[in-house]
Amino acid sequence: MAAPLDNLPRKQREFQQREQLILDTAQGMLHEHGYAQLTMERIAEAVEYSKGTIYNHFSSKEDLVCSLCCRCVSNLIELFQRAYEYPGTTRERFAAIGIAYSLYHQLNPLDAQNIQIVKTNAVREKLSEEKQQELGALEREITQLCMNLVNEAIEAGDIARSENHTADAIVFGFWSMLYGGILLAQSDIPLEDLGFSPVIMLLWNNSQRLMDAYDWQPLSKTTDTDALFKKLCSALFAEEMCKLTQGESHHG
Amino acid sequence: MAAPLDNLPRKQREFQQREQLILDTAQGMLHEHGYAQLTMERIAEAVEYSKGTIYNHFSSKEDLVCSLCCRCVSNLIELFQRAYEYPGTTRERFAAIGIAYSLYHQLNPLDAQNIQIVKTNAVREKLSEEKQQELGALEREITQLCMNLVNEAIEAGDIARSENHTADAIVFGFWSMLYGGILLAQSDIPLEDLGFSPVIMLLWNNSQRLMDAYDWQPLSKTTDTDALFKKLCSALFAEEMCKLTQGESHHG
DNA sequence: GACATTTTTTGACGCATCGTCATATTATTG
DNA sequence: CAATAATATGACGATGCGTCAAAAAATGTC
Repeated sequence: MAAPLDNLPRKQREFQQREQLILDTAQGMLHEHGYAQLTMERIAEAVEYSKGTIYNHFSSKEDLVCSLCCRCVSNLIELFQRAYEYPGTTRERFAAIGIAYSLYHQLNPLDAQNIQIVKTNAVREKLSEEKQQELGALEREITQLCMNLVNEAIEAGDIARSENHTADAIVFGFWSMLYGGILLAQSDIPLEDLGFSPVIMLLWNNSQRLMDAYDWQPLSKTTDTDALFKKLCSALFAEEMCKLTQGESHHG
Repeated sequence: MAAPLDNLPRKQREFQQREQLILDTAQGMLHEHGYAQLTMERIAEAVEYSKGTIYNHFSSKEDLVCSLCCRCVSNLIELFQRAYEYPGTTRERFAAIGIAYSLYHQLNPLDAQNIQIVKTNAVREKLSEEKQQELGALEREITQLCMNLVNEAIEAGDIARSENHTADAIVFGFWSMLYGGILLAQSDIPLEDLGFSPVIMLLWNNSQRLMDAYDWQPLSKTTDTDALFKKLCSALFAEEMCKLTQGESHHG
């Protein structure tokens, strides 16, 4: 994703490097102290440039936060791509996308908050046309990736053709379930008060159910879904799973 | 829900009335001009009181917006209650809750944005302990209502008992699907670019599928779900449906 | 190396908004 | 009607965004 910043005039290279420095710093501050504490002044101080220089890179605070959001979506796309390219059935590959999604948010819960902030109208309103385009392009890219896979499945006959089984309806169904699940788990209704099982497995189970409901072959009856989950995780996301279990041991 | 404000000392009655006035005004301004344009100064001006008086009612801007959010959730609870009390099968009643949810958000899309803003950490951080409690209580109330119905269904044997079929997992599944669907439809990934069918029907279909996946009797095979949708709508939400179609004719 | 020109950086400033609090206003009571 | 309590007010301090003229640094020319 990152542009090939070698071979560029030195000036531009420095510019890009500084941009990354600013973003890294801002992300760190955001994660550590929250959105309310994130000010342009403080960022400038932290990177040892002045406020004016920051505004040289980002036309507003919102634009800066949106840039962070773009990086998050890019990371997510990278994971999705990996799932997409898995050599298995369309159902396995789509399931893997679901894992990628859960996993990313489990690993980077603070990024999810970040994304949520940018989705807020109060912030969107203030974005520059450019940043809006940039984010929009990424959102379209990631949606398209899912759509492509579902269309593949329909064309291959893995999903029965039906008027209700359009690719967009199906993607909408899964996406909303995962998205809602993540948000719900994060900050919403206090389900964890009720002794809740790990969100990632809940979402996996519900996804499998929904796939069955769409008659997406091969059905879960004929599959050991627990084994499939483990197989996909270790084949595609070994590194991420590792980080996840490490992270948990810190909390426990 | 609203306290019986007759029979109270005149002073307190006036206080409560003014509080409602402020909230109504703020909601209007929020809907009309967006969150960014909503300032305490402007609210004060609009209600013809001073800023200090507003702060007499709400300890911060965030608290005020959260109060709006509480009213929204209360309204939603009222709709849910209606669905809960419908004299039908547990499945029908739960389906009706789903309709209530979609319908509310379809009718009050701006309320949904409002709720979203309050869910943002940037805002939550600044809420007073009291308001957090107040919102939390409402959220628990509405969750509990759903849980109760699902538990009823499990006890009545409408949902097969299984280790994966705990009430919280089931509520989580539906809630996340609906919640995610609403948010997605609202401001998110540009699915509507792809020629999208009405969200409310998508969610209805997906909910029915998910219920089938949980083996929630009577299954959709044995039911005319389109007819059921219409029946529930006219029995419970005639008034709301009316508003909805009116609203649409304005846009068309 | 000295000077001119372009580019980049800087931080003081203007502006908007939040939330406070001493003062002014209104209501209540003896 | 005066004394006292309750309430409303808006000027004020603080914070943070975004701008821009001036300073500093980099680049180019002789």
